[in-house]
Amino acid sequence: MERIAEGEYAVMEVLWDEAPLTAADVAARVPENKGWSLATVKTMLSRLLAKGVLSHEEDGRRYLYRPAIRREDYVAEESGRLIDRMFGGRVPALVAQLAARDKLTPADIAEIEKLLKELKS
Amino acid sequence: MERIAEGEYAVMEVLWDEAPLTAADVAARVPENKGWSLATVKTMLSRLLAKGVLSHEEDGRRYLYRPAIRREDYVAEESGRLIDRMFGGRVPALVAQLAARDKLTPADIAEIEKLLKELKS
DNA sequence: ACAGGTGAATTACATGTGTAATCGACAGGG
DNA sequence: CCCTGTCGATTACACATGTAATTCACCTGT
Repeated sequence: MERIAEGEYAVMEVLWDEAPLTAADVAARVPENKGWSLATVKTMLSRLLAKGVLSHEEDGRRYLYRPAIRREDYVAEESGRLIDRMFGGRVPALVAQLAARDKLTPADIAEIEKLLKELKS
Repeated sequence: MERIAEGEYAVMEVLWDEAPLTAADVAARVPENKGWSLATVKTMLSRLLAKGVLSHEEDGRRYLYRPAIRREDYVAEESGRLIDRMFGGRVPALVAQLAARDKLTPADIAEIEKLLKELKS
């Protein structure tokens, strides 16, 4: 699966949330804090098409875009990549990291424990 | 803190593991599967210096390079960034992801549970 | 004293990315 | 039927990155 750049990822998020959409619709839904023009969004859509992570169907003179890969798959790949690079592939090392940095609230801890307990059953 | 590119990160890893080192030493320690020439490694060292994540001291005609940022800090920042982007900042969502993908061995689960239990005390 | 090796600095060049502007086709309103 | 707005496609351009080669200075052995 092709890598998706950070900016492009924001476009994918829009389409994972709702699809199919026209280029204009995507632009309207991209977080405003990006400050992208419609032209910029169109460039990203083209590049994502070229990467094969989007598909489009014609709708008259326009295209309707939709994701060609599943969000979970992409997210799994990216997080796996990070865990491999930074934690030698060891998930517990990541969790230890987060713990050491106080990134885990008591609620997080409870939730994770619940998840793990269910996993074992 | 400046972003570090993936290739550059491999150089940082070498220096986090052992420092200070000369450029030649770094090149010798970079994983061979990268297939980098000495020149390439020197380019990376310069860029990392420019980014302020390395420092160097003169040793006669050569430089000795050493990290100027701590590995934990960088790793924390990068993993935080990924968790924010892909999981809305929710660590349990990440763990759920890993679980759904069978990325957690029973040993991992046990280890994480132990970590969490200690956290609560 | 000079040649060759070695160091950093400078330059190179293709590709990816962020961020558009412009172009040419076409459709719909007057 | 023509103007104007809207589409996607093409082009633009600067900066980052991967991957070096080249240059210039200096040290060391003959």
